[in-house]
Amino acid sequence: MSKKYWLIKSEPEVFSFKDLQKSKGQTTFWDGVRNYQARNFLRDEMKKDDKVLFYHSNSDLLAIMGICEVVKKGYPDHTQFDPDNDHYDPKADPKNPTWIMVDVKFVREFKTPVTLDAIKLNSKLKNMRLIARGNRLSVMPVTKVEFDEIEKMGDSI
DNA sequence: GCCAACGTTGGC
DNA sequence: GCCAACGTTGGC
Repeated sequence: MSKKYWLIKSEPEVFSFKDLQKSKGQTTFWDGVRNYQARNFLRDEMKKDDKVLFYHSNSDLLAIMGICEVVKKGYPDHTQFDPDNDHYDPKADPKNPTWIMVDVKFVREFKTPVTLDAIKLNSKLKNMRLIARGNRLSVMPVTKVEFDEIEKMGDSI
């Protein structure tokens, strides 16, 4: 099974890349995904050791901040069953959970965040789903070529 | 199964 | 705060 590459979005006001770095074991469970397409990626395709780009959305700095990795593959997102949680889903069935999460671990922060503008300007990245029209997926696949290019951009000063 | 209404995402 | 894009819901 070959390794896959991903991009996940987070609003830094809610959970930033720094928050991940400061988390216990630099690891967190990626809860709250409530979109079926994204859920399918989490459930069916994300595997341990897959590499993940961490993108800040809805913020002053729209950029990929660094890299993390999957340390636990998809398992039920417990927040779907918690009425006090913002992501509570009254229709979710504990015997057949609708929503899935993975655990991700901080790997490293880029020297230079790779901004949305820089991505749009790089012709090698023109097919990224991140910049596709109307894209709203919070979890999306990235090709190895795109991942390597982003990494190169992030490591340049 | 269609589609209008509504809610959410996320860049600007 | 605005609004375009898109997903979901629910009446029919």
